[in-house]
Amino acid sequence: MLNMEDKIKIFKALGNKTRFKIFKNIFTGGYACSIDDTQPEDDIIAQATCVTSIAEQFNFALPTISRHLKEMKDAKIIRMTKIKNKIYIEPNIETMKEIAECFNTLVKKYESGVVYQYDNTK
Amino acid sequence: MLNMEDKIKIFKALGNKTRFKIFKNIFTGGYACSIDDTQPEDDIIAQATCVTSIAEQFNFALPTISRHLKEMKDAKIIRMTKIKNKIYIEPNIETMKEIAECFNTLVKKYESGVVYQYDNTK
DNA sequence: ATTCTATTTAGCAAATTAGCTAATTAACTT
DNA sequence: AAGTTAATTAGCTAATTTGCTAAATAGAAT
Repeated sequence: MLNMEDKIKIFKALGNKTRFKIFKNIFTGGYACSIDDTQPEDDIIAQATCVTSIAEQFNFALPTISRHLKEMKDAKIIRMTKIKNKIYIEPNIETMKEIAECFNTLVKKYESGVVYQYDNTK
Repeated sequence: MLNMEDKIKIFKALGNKTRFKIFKNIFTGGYACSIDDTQPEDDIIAQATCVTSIAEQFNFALPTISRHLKEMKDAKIIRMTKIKNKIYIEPNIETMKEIAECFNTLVKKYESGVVYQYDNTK
């Protein structure tokens, strides 16, 4: 369960253009990066990419992207798994589910008419 | 429809403790603030509050809260309506619906198995 | 017309963030 | 064990953010 601090961290992580683009790319899958380049059909992690291949998509130095990824990992919106000497990056779907649930609950509350909204068109 | 810049603005607005708390209070309804104090049953806007009453909940100066609210309004997560000389603040549910939809789509995409997730437990 | 209430704007200081390069660490390959 | 590849850490600067107080504006009430 995400507490307030967790949620703030998530929104902060997504509230920056560079990180949002990284997030978008990781989640919409702009990459293909296998564990074993000689056998790409084996053990491929769709979406999951290494730091370098993500950095290549941006006009920023590698350490800059590395720091952004660390922040996203700390916010639990991505997971980073070291395999051999590469780090594979993938979406953290559990967190996304929780965030989705938060907004759904919020909307549902208003849909159910619990709260009256002011009509500022009149 | 929210474009990328819109979404980043929304997440930035929510990625700060003070603003998140304001948001939380506005959305979960910690206030009751009528247009006409002598007739609270008439024209009451549930949830909607004025800047001062929100500021009272925080240990920050009024202009600080005012600036935070402006940022939240610019991000379209709240609406501010001037009535007489007070400004009433209320959640912007349309935006919340759109954000909820974004996360739902994201989650659905993964639920439907379009993307394989790496099992880092093995 | 003056005063009061509600809010914003301006201008400032401190803290944080986001970028960089250079150096370091970790792990594989030869 | 030396070299190569992948990524992080350290230390720096510039830009942005977040707070403040004082002053200004807008509207209502006296």
